[in-house]
Parts: sequence; structure tokens; C-alpha cells
Amino acid sequence: MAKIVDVAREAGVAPSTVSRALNGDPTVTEEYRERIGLAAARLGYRPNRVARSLRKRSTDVIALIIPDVGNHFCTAVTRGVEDVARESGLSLILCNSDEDDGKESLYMEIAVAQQVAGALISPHRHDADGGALREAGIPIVAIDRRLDAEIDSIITDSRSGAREATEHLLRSGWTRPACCAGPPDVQTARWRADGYREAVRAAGIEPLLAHGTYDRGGGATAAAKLLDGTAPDALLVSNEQMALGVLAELDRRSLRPGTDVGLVTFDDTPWAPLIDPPMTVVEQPAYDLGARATRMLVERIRGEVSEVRHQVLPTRLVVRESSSRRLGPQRLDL
Amino acid sequence: MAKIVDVAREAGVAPSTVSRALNGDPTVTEEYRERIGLAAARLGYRPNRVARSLRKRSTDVIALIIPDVGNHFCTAVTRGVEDVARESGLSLILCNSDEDDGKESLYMEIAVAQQVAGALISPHRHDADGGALREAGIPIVAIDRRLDAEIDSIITDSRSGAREATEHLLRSGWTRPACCAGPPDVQTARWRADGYREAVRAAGIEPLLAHGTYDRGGGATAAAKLLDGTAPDALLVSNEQMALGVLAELDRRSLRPGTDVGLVTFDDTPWAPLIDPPMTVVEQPAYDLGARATRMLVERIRGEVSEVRHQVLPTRLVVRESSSRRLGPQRLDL
DNA sequence: TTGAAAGCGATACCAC
DNA sequence: GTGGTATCGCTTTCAA
Repeated sequence: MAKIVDVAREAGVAPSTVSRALNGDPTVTEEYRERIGLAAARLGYRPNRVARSLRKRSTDVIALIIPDVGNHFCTAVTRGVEDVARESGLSLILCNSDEDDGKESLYMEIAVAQQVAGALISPHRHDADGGALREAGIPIVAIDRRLDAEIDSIITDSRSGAREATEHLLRSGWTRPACCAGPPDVQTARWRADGYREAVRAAGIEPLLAHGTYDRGGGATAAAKLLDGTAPDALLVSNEQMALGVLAELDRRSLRPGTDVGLVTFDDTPWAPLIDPPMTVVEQPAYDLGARATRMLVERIRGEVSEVRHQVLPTRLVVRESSSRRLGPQRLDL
Repeated sequence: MAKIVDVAREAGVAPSTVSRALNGDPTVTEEYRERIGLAAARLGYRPNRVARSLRKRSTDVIALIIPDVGNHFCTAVTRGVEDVARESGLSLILCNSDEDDGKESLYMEIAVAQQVAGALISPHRHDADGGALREAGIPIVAIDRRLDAEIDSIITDSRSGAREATEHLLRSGWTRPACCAGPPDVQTARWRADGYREAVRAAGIEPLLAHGTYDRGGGATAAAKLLDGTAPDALLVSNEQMALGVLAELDRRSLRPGTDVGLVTFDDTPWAPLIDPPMTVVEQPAYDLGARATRMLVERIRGEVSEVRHQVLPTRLVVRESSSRRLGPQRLDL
């Protein structure tokens, strides 16, 4: 691998001039710029970014720490991040925390050690403080969830999304909607539970919720608990992975969404319209969330902003059949 | 941020000794090891990996280049990679090539520049040669698809998976199965098309295929083309994203899988059993593929192997309802 | 505008 | 077994 001194020798100039030329320093004369470009091409020179990072004390890599790569919402966010990152000349280290505080801090440590230029993090707990990242002075943007500390954030309006969904259930004729809420230590889960509570209370109905982890198992467990208890006739589910578990549990009990039980879940997915019956969802602008978060981070990395900023993006209710109350027939093809 | 000289001063030893102690060099005496450990803890010392990488000329980061983070198969592979990588003390840079040669080579360039210790790549074209990575002598394992060059690989047996699926369709009473094949420049798509051809030819039936990109649009287009042509009565679909498009297209034509048209697709997903009717799939051991590929890569990074290795993992047909031929009734709830 | 030289922080070689 | 120190490849003063 050719290094900068090789290019310098080949072009008959000093290494510092090569560095300046290749980094677009306007003080370099056109003639040198060209000669250096040619020499570099001839040698197949590729700057060693590690050396560069060591010297500049920062890389052009950002870290994205998300709870679950298997989650469509997260991958959609990731795509948004990726696109803007690439546009901005940054690469991405993707880290999967699995909603695990341990893994989350491990990844933050790694990000610091790798000298990332900035980090996007979807923290498991709001009272996390960006730990190692913060100490190292690395710019952070909290994404989808907030941090108590003074840190930029961008989230969706989960609470009003949940409220709207619950009101829709009520309007559709369901009388006892319950909530399969996410883990109580995760903000989005709490916000959604809050929105649900507001809506049912406003209708004079006692809230009925069960918490579960943000995965299929959590959804199945929460649904089972609710269904075994004071029989609800509709369910608001806190995320898409839980919804998968809820659907499995309903199937196990031969309960059909839309006829036997009303169903709305957070997060639209490609398969939501294809299942039987098509599922009503609260859509979140995931791609946009990722893209905007990355822009915020880039601005912060460049030092273009000083005040802490918080953005909130709206959700959208997509009505399909799982929430509209219809009396039988039962499927004949069971 | 404390650096190694600070720790050395604090512990009253030389920097080189600190380095040795912290890296578990057995020549360091217990007493020094302890004193240094304490000093490091006191200062909150965290080794700078960038400096370390520069000196060692390699990082403890590996790159994973996959075509589509939105694809469940890919994210399952990613999880396998991630788990083994973490066990081995490596971090992961995840790159999404979007089946785009340009992005693919850009990411390979970035990986080289970042001095990754190794790369896992699911190449768009088999005649790619690992480009920049190969030149830089960085270990590569091709995953899910092979490379013409002498490079380790691990794939699943797409061809026999497709053959088996087609035979199953035939045995189920469908008489004109067609194939929604993936892009012809992607190996897995060709292998699956080959398996399909073998099976129909063995049954004395003329193959009927349409190619499309590995996404929803590609699936819809291929299905439309086949359905508009010499009406097939069953479809073998080459991947899960295409299946989503095929399902949409069938729905558009009010064709119901299992009654009007037999359907099998590659890749099992959490939603496959939930759609209407539950979908028969060719399951690939995605997690295992990622995990094994990473182990292969780690062995190669450590220089534990010399000969080029190729692994093939079996697929498994999971029969659900979309492939079993049943005459009506049509859904009453349409 | 260009060149010389001093680091960035860790590792590894060579003395002791 | 431990300490001094050159080195990895690049950027960035400082002088010319």
C-alpha cells in the first residue's frame, strides 16, 4: 500500500503538500494539484483513515445504536440514517443493543474507543446519560426515545398516536379496549400506555393494561394475561414485534381480529396489509426520523448549532380491517 | 482522556509495561499487573483503539456488506454475525449495498480505508473479486453467494431447495408451476431458477419463468408477467421481498393462494404463518449462516487456515397452506 | 505557496 | 521482567 511519502516522492513535492492537495486546500497551485493527483493515481494511493483519525482525533464514522435489527421500524430508521450519512461522507457502525443496558454501554464504549464523530442512540432507559460518549465529548442525538440529560432528540408523538388509535377502536364499537404495553422502562412504551389511558378515561372506561417485552414473547404473554383476566374486546399493541406475538396468541385461542377482537398496533410493516384480516396500524415516519436525526447529528458535529434541540414527528393512523367491528362469519377455511 | 503515559506515570512504570500488562502479556509480574490495573482504573483510562490500530496495522472491526437490511433473511444473518463477532471481541460495520455494484465497491473502499480486520460480503455479482479488499490483503468470506475468485464462502443449497419446493407443488396437484425468479445477475436467483427447471423438466413440463429485482416491485412485475402470459397455476418465488410483491399482485387480481394459485417462496419470516393463507416457504438457516461465516472469517484473520473453504448449508421446506391445493370456498369476508 | 518537522497514542523491538 | 524509544501514516503548525 502506497503511503503519502511515496506519493510525495513520485510527484517531487513534500508530504504536507500532498496532504493539502488531496484534501482540497485552496492554497495549493493548480499545477501541483494535478501533478499530485496523477502521482496518487499512478501509485493507487488510498489515504489511511486510521492514521488520519489518530491525527485529527476524530473519524468520519458515526455509530447508530438501536434496540433490534429484526424490527422493521428500526431497519427503516437505519435506511434513513444510512442515506444521509453517505451523502455527508460518513460511514455507519450499526450496533444492536437488544434492549440490554449492558450491550448498550458496551457499544458506547466501543464507539468512543473507535473515536466516532458522533452517535445516534435509541436508549433503553431515559436516565442513561450517554455515558462514555458524553464524557468523551462526542455529539449525540437520541432517536425515537429521549435522554434526561441535555441531549438533542427526535421522536414521534407516540402518545397522541396511541390516543388516536384507542379513540378509533372506541368509535368502531369496541367497548373494552385493553393495551398490550411495552416494557415499562422504555419511554415509547410508557408514552403509548399514557395515550391509551387518556383515551379510555375520557370515555369513562377503566384502563386495562399488561406490560411485556418489545418482542414476540412479550406480546403473546401480555395478550394472554389480558385475555385471561377481565376479558377485553379489543387490543392496542405497542409495537410490531409484540403484534406478531399477539396474533399468534389470538390464533391459539381461535379469536379472529376484527370479528372477535379489535386490533391496532404501532408500526406499519409490509406484511400488515397482507395478514388475515389486514391490520390497522399507527404508522411512524421511520425513514424520516433516521434521516432527520442524522442531519441534526451532522450539524452538531460541524458545530453549527449550540442550543439543545428536540423534534417531534407526527404519527398517522392507517385503518384496515382488524379494527373494524364485524360480526362473523367465521372463516370457513379453518 | 487519560493516555498510556499518564497511566505509566501514575503507576510509576514505563508505558511499554502498561501496554503489556493491559494486553495480558504473561511476562508482567503480578505485582505490576495489579498496580497498573489500579492506576488505569483511577484515571478512567480507555485505550485509544485508533492509535492501536495504526500501530498494529489492523483493527478489531469487521465489515458486513449485505444487499438489503430490510430483508428478514439479511437481518437474521446479521444477528448471527453480530453474536459471533462480539464473542470474538470484534465490532461490526454494517453496510447496505442495495444490490448496487457502485455502493458495494464504495463500501469495500471504506472498509479498506478503515483497516477492517476482515469482511463478510454478499456480493451482487459473482465475478466481483473483492476489489480493494483483496488488494489490501484483507480476509474475506463470501456469504450467501460465491465469488469466482479463490475466496472462502458459505451458502445454502438454493438449487435443491428450489427443486424440492417445485416437486412439492407438483405433488400437491398443481400442473403448471412457474417461477418468479430474482435478478439474473445474482447467483442465488440463478440457482433457484435452475432447481425449479430441473424439477419441472423431470415432470415433463416446460419451464416458465420471469425475472425481477429482489424487491417488492420485482415480485409484482414478475408475477404480473407470468399471470398475463401462459397462465400458470402455481408460483415459486425467489425471495421474501418478491413474495410481498407477488401477494399484492395476486390480491389485485383476486387470486387466492392455495385455492386459485399454489405458492411457495424462499425465506421463512415471522409473518409467513400469519398471512392468509399461511405461506409455505423454503427456510434457510440464516442465523447459522451468519454465525458460521463469522467463525470462518475469524479463523482466517487469525491465520489458522490456509486452504480455501466452501460450505453449503441445507434448506428446509416448511409446508403451510399456500401450496396445498384446495377448491374454494372463496372467502366470504371479501 | 511550499517544506520541514513535531506530534496523535499505542506497540514492539532492543537493551539492560 | 522492564524501560527507553522508534514507529505506524497522516495532519498541521511554523518558517522560509
